[in-house]
Amino acid sequence: MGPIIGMSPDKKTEIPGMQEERTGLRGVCGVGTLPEAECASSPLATSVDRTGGNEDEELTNLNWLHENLLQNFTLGGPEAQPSGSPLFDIEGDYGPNQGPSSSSSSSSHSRGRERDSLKSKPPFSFSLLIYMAIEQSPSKSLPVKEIYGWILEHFPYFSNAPTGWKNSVRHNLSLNKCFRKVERSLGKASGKGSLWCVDPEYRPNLMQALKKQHFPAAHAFCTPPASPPSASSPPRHLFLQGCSFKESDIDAATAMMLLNSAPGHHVDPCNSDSPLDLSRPDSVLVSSDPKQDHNYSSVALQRCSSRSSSSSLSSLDEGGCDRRQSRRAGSEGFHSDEDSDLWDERGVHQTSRRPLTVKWPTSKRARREVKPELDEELKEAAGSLLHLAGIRSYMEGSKRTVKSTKLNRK
DNA sequence: AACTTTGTAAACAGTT
DNA sequence: CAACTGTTTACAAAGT
Repeated sequence: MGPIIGMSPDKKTEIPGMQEERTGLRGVCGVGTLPEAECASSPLATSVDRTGGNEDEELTNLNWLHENLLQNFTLGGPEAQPSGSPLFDIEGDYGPNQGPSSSSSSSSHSRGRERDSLKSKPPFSFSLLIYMAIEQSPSKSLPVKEIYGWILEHFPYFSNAPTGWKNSVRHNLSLNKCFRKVERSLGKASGKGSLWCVDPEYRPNLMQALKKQHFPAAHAFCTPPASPPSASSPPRHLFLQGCSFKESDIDAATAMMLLNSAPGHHVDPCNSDSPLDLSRPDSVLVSSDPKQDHNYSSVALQRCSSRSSSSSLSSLDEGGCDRRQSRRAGSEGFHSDEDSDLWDERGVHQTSRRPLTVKWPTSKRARREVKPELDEELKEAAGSLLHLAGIRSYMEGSKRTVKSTKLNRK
């Protein structure tokens, strides 16, 4: 995220009453008949204390991850356990009533940092914020207003920011090919605007972007889980490269975010009939080509994105979205070398209102070369989440691999 | 240095 | 009519 200039607290903060029940694993992604988005955000107990503190010094600090996003994830959900579940079991950091790092540092200092972090700008691009918001919604689709709400709820920084960020959100939604507009269901009294969802084809890339934007900061002090989850003692919290997830909060989106982060694994939450199809190791892989660090897209952007010709069409534009043609190619569109492959392998354009079902690119070649350590960590984390989601079979092999890897490390 | 990505601002049209 | 939504253009900053 670039610098935010002129972000003086001023305007109203329109936080709509958007409380939502996190409804677990299934997302409804029927295109064109999307239900009214149940709500973007969970009633998180994000206590916002916006007094004092440095603004941006911890943008990439782990504190931010802990105290803003991750804690929100952890605390989120109506079934969030009030006690007895330390936030960072694995790391042994702190419990919910103790405040961060009570064991190692003074609580006042931690509180101060928390205040700071709450005021800090999230180290996520708007694309990722939107992505997270949408992914955390039960229906995997949200109207912009609820995207606002989710962001506000999880990133209190924006509650004091002028409304320009909303413009940025809309701008991103509109221009970013990762996001697709779907009509609200006709029968329902519709509010303004449409629902927005994540294009499944771009999800892996978004997840990688999230991972890359999210984990590096956490990587400094994170460690892989001490041991793979077992049926006898499943971890109540997962610590994935600095991320703590409470068991009760893990939903399909989260699991799939992580699962998809694992190389070779892609699960599309929108395929509600088979939300976790783990039998497709040949699914979308995300390139780790350094050149693609900022390129989220996976499909058909390459061909359309000559920056000079801002009106060139992407396949999405042509087939899937009611996007206007003249996107600013190269800016919000995300590019990938895989695009042409996927396109060629499919050989067809997605027709209008491409259903949000799994489309398994029949990739023949490995699209990703991953550092073995990261690979194993991701697999392990994904396995943990899936284990908690009641899905275990697939990751057994991964767990074995992890075990052997750890033994080797020792 | 050129290019890309991202954020921001603004204008505008359409919708509610 | 105001507010909201969605699109587009333009520009700047930072990163690659």
